Amino acid sequence: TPKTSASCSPAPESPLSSAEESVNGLVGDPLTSQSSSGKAPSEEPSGGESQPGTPLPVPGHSGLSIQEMVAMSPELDTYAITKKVKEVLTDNNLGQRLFGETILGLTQGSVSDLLARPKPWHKLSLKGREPFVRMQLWLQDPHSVEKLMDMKRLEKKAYMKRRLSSLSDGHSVEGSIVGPDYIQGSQSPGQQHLKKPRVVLGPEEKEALKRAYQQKPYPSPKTIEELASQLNLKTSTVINWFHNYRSRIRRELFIEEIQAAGGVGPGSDGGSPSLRGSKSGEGDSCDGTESEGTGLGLEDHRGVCKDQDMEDSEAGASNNSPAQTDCSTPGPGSSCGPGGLGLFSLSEAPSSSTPNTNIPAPGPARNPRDNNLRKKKAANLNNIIHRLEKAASKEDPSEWEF
DNA sequence: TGAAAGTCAATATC
DNA sequence: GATATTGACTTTCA
Repeated sequence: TPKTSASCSPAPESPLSSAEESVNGLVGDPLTSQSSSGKAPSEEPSGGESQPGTPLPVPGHSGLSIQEMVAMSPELDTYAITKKVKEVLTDNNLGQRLFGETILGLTQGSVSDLLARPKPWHKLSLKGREPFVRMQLWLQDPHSVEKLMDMKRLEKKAYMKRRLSSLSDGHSVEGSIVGPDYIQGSQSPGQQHLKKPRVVLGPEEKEALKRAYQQKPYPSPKTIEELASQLNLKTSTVINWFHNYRSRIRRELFIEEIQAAGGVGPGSDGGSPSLRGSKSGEGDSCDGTESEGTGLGLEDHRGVCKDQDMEDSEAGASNNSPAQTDCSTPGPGSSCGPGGLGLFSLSEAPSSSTPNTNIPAPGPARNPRDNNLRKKKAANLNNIIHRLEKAASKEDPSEWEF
C-alpha cells in the first residue's frame, strides 16, 4: 500500500523481530478461558513473516501468519486484554510508543486509542482484531516484559549514541531508532516543508459541527457545503469531521455498553477515558428530534440544546438505546460486551449482557459523567432516527437496514 | 459507491 | 517525556 505507513513505518519492523521471538501460542495462558478452540501450541521457531507488507510478524505458530491466527482465534475479551496490557505497561514503566512500535506495529496514538477504547471483539474486523491477538500473545509470553525492557535499554543506548555523534557532527538528531520520529529525522528540511499543516478546528467550529450533527448525523452534500462555507472550512474537512465524529461516538458507546453491562471496564479504573473530564463538547449533544429540514442550527447556539431536552429524549430512549441497535448485528458470538465467549476468564467479566439496562436511572445524584453518557446516548438516537427515516423511505422492507 | 473501520501523525495536555 | 486527542487518509465492507 502506498499509504503513508508504508513509507513511515518500516522502522517498527526491525526491533520487533527480536521482541517477539518467543511469543507463545494462543493456548496455555492462565487467562485463557476458551483455549480449546485455539490452535495447538505447535512450537515452531519463527517463520511468521507472511507478507512483506505486514508490519509485525508473529513467529512461531505453525507457520501461521498473523492474519491466519486472527482468523482462527476464538473470541477474545478485548477489554480484559487492554486492561491487562495497560497494567503491565504501567507496572513496568513501559511506554505506549515502544510497545506499539515493537509489539503491535502501531504508533503511539493508535495504541493509546486502542487501550483506552477497545471495541468488543464481535465488532472488530479481521484487521481490527489483529492488535488484540498480538497483545494477547504478548501477554502470554513469560518473557514479554524483559524483552521490552531490553528493547527500551537498547533504544536508549542507541539514542545516546546518536545524540553524542550528532553533537560531534554539529547537528541534532532527534527521535528514536524506530518510529515516525526517525522517519522525520531522516527527511531533509525541504521535504518537511511539503507537509500539509494540520487543521485545528476552533471550539466554535466544533460546536457548530456538533450542533449540525445533532440535527443530521448524515448531512447531505448541500448541508456539508453550507456548513463548510459558514465555518470557512474546506468541505473535505467537514466530511472528515462527520466521519470521525460518527465513528468516535460509536466507539464511546461500545465502552459504555461494556461498563453498563457488567460494571467492569474503564469505569472500574476511573471511568471511560474518553469521557474523562467531559472534554469540550463531549456532553453537548442535544436532542435532534427536529431533524427535518436542513437547518444547521448555526444561528441559534443555545436555543436547541437544553439539558432538559436531553433528559426527555433519553427517558424515552432507553428501549431504543444504541446498545440495542449495536447488538442487533453481532457477529457469531452475538454477545454484547465481553461476556461469556472471551478467551479471558477474568472474574470481573460480566455475566449479563443486557445492554439496554445501561441507562442510569434518572435522579438528582447524577454525576457529570452520567450526564455525558446520557447525552451521548441521546445523540445516538439521532443516528437511529436517521436510519429509521432511511428505512422508511424504502418501500421494500427487505431493503431496510438496521 | 458510500460508510465504516483502522491507522497515522501533528498537536494538546498532563 | 508520556499519553490523549483528533484531522486526514487508506482500506475494507456491504
